[in-house]
Amino acid sequence: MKTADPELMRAINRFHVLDTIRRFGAISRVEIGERTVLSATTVSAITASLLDDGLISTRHEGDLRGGGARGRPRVMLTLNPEAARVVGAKIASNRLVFCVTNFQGDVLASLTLPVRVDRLPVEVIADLVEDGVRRCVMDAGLALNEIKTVALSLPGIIEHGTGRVRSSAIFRDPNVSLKEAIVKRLDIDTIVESDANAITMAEHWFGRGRDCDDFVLVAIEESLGLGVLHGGQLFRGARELSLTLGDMIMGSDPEHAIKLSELASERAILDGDHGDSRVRDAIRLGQGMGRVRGLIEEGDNELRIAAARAGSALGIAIANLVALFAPPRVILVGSTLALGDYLLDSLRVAFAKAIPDPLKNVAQIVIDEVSDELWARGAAAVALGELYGSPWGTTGPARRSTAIEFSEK
Amino acid sequence: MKTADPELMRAINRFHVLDTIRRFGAISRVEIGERTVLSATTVSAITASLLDDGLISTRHEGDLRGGGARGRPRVMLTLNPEAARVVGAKIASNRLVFCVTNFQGDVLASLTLPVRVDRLPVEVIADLVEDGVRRCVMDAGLALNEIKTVALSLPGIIEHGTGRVRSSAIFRDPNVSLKEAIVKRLDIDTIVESDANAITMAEHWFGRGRDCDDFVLVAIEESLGLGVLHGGQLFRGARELSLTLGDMIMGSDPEHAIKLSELASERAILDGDHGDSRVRDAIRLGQGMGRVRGLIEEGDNELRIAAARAGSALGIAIANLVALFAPPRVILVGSTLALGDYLLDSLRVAFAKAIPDPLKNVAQIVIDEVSDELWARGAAAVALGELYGSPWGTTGPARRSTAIEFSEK
DNA sequence: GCACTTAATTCGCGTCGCGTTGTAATTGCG
DNA sequence: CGCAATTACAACGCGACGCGAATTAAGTGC
Repeated sequence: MKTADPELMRAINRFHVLDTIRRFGAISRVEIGERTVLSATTVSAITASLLDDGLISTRHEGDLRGGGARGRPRVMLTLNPEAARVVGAKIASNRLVFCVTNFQGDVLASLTLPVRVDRLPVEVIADLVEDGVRRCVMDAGLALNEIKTVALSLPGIIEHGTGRVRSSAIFRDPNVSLKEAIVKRLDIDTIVESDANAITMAEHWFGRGRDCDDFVLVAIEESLGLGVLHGGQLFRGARELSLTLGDMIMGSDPEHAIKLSELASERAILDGDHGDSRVRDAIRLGQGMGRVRGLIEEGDNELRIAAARAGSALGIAIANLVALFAPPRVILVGSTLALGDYLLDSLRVAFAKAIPDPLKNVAQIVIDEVSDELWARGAAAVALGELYGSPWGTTGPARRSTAIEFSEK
Repeated sequence: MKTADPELMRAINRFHVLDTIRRFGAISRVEIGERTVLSATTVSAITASLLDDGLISTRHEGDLRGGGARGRPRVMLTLNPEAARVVGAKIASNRLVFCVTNFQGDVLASLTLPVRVDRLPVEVIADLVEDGVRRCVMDAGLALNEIKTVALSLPGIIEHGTGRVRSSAIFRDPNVSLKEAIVKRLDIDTIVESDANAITMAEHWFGRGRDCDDFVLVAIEESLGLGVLHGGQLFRGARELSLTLGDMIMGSDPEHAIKLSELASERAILDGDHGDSRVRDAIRLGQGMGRVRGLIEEGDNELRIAAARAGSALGIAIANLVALFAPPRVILVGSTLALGDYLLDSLRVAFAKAIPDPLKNVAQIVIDEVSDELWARGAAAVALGELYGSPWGTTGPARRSTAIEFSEK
């Protein structure tokens, strides 16, 4: 455990203040004090230091206290957008999405490269990422050395600390250090994160999880991702591993075990319909599910059934998550949601049927259709979160290793 | 978030020191300093305060530095066993287990009441618990007013803060406040906790999780319990709800959905063999699984298959937990383990088959056959942990409520 | 008996958060 | 226009904390 000293105390409160300014935008010192339950004195001291460091700036307008604004007007504080810039990226099998954001997470430039990186060698992917980053940074009118951090997100199992990709649908080889490959090319601090964790941060900072420090997020795309926010922090497993949902086995019999990803991933839904070249092309373009929806509406019964089956499996999986994590909220995101009610109807039914009675009112299910850019922005948020100096140190080297063994008493 | 002030800082370090003394027994101030990474000064100050409060005591022996012990001898510090006493209890369907422990968790007296409380009204159960507590306290040579806290553990979904039992195989009625019922009778601080959380704490304090601040525990008894330790703290869900494993749905099709508890609970294994009165009696006595093992060895093929099926389902469920939580360790406990390899063989096979390759070496699986008393002791440990003044406040009122709803963008 | 070694305490310093006091910047009203 | 009222913020002093250095305590070895 981290030992508590005055330095940590200050780090915590400083982060708390900075985070409050981020969340509530232009905000006065008094209000920060109210929200953080810190004294005006302390807030003044911390904000002075933040101003000194150039992380925030003052604005002498926007004081919107109701009615007669008597007394000395409040000085509003905002993040200094120019305090830092980061690049966030989403690496998916058929596209790369980049965005450059400023210190408060505003997108300065974004770029989508519709390239199929699926199963390419790591070095090639890294080259593509390098190009994308360079170009997106240029689009934002910046130079590479003005970028503090690059955060990459991709599906799979990622070791956050080391930036190692344990496995990913995108990479042929397991256990590649994407972080190293990028640092070698760009010489910028690089974070590698699971895409589910990235979109989890995005929902927490910009989306449907803004008001909530504890929720579970299910990302339904080509892969099925899981992000867990606990106490405002991403939940990480051993060695800071990211979590996965697609590997959840649906079935009790090992002989007939079937993974959720084989039921509810986009490929699973499309299986059997590969022949249709319109769908194939649409998938290449990342529009697969919208296209599938169209086909269902035109009467493709096979796809309709596949979508419903995926929804059922997801509904059950989500009920399982509620039983296992008891989260106050579950947020659903991902391109597969484009199927709309063809997916969601059966999802709702299956969830309602699967959720045990006493857990019925525990979790609020929220469905959020988000843009690709938000995923990249989420990766940027991960990077910014660390720049803000989160005092709990989510970063760091992997911890002691453990080997599997069946040891008995 | 909790705001950081000097008081919190001191609370954290004080807890850290106290916890170190608990974990390592007789320990000198120097060593505490090394382990906590606190300065000798700070350790001295904190230990002085702990001595002053009577929580620890000194011992001028046991300095076992290797070889020539030169210099001023170390004064060893230990918990003061008499600083507090608590009662821990395990409430199971066919027995009540109580233990009185001192401040360091040593069992002063224990008591097993082989009564079937299954489906009895709450008030009756509370009466039985009252009797058990009173008698066990008397057995320990203590008076009731010397007991600081009573901690009850039982299977089901428990709201830790309020002491409300949302649902339990034991209670007929849902949503009963067991805490209130007990406080009314004993007028002692009462904690109600899921039995899985209790045994999780027991493993962390006394068992196979001593060296580990992060692990997942699966309790396989009549009910299937789940405990998650994260950063040395019990993971709690919304409203401080306990987690459940038995409600995990094994299957992708809502029509054929089957809960893990219907495959791997003791009742599920015994199903179809109810006719055998020897088994029925054995179950009454809480020896069900040992008896079942005997029957299997005598050639009961039906039971052998049921056990294997349960093992398979559990192996899959555990693989799912590893994917979802990525814990460095999974500890298996519970009376069903008495089936031995009739359960574990298929469990191992199913786990190995279900666990995705990249997660193979993440979690160490540990099987621990524990006594009933340890469960009760775990409940006591939950109580003691709060007495130690864990600064993160696991106790407290339930937080804001949330209703289920499907809201979309 | 004296040097040596190590443990534990004491002392002084710097930092933190907080309450109080003082100052700055505005409105309201005569 | 001027002055009181009001409100935001900064400055000062207090007490608590943790830490490093110096000091005291309590042994061993010769």
